[in-house]
Amino acid sequence: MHRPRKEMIAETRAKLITAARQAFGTIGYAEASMDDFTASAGLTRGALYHHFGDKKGLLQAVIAEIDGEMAARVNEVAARAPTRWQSFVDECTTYIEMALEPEIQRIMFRDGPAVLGDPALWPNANACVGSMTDHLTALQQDGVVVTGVDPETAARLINGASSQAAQRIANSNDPEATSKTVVAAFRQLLEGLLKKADGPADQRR
Amino acid sequence: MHRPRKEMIAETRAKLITAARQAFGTIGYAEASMDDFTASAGLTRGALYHHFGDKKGLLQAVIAEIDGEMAARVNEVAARAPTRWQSFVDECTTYIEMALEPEIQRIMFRDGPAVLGDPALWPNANACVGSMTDHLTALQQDGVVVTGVDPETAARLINGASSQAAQRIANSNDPEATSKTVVAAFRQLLEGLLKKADGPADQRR
DNA sequence: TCAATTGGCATACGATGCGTATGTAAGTAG
DNA sequence: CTACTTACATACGCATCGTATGCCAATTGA
Repeated sequence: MHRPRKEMIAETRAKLITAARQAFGTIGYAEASMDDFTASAGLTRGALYHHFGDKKGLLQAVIAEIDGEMAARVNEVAARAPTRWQSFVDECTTYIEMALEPEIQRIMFRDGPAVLGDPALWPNANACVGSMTDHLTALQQDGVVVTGVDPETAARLINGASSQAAQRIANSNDPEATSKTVVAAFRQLLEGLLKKADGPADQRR
Repeated sequence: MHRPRKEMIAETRAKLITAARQAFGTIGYAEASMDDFTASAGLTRGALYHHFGDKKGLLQAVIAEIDGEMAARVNEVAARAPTRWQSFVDECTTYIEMALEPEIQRIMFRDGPAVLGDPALWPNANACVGSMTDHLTALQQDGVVVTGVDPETAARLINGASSQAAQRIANSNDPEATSKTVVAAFRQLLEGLLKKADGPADQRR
């Protein structure tokens, strides 16, 4: 049998990723000692270097995992909206909600870009942007969104705004109230993508 | 006389800031060895710790300096626009242009937030956002921009979008062309802030 | 079943970089 | 002129990283 063997290996990989994710998400990448969090997983740095090459490699793996989860959540939300535009807006707000979680904010929006560079160049991450891009493309074909804007570009810009939105809410001393004003401003910006009213654009809401 | 004395001190501070700015802007904060770049300024870490407390303190000083320069540039551009809205748009595009510079992008948008946290909480930085906020407030009073959006919030969101815009341009293999599409999409988003010229009926649900 | 070998992971080592404690020389005040 | 402060350098200990090496279990082939 070589099943048990493979399973053990996958398990150690998973344990390392989980431990690193915990450490990166709380104290941050730079402050996370490899000795410490590998030990918390019952392992040593030896395992880490064997599987991931270095600390950055482990961060990439953590990011890939989180990105997968984010994409799943976004798709789930988008799937149960009545219209495409609504689906798109829900997608964006879900994105903001996720960016509110400290772990995601820290790893995906702060330490990640600082250590690995522009997220747009990450090989296995930001499936969310892909989803948003698809929605925008479809909305253009539906005549809801203005043509002339590149969907992926728009998705990236919205992405950046979302990140700021989340930070503003997260650092507020009254998150409830702040959330309302921030989401309102955010939606107002999105309106800029809509074709000017008075066509068959009633669908959009 | 204590003039020469004070001047020498200010000079060492300036030399440290300049050397650090160079190092942070090129190889990045984490990779910049304090021994190395203090030596490149003809000093040692002793001077650094004396004046700035620690590496983070020096980064703060560097950021404050850059922020001052950015604010100056933005104000200069904004001052010579015919209308307020145009002034605002110019301000934003100038912001994008500045974010294109590797040094600014690296220090202000990547390493800075990663090391010091949310820029909105920086004590002595982001004068640009303040300027944009003022413009938005005035534009609301002019009846150009929709009321109901918080100006500072909007400024922050735009800020985030600008940062993404700059990264997209900077990492493109055809920056000229990319710049056009990115700025186009960016302006389209800004349109969302404008009051609709004609009738009612365009309020959100 | 029993070598032989591979691969997963731990241990040991050297190097680098940070922060602090201490030293020193120049300037300042009484 | 003496005592004190200030600006900066030097010296030390500690943590952390990457690599080189070692060991043991699991797999493979006969």
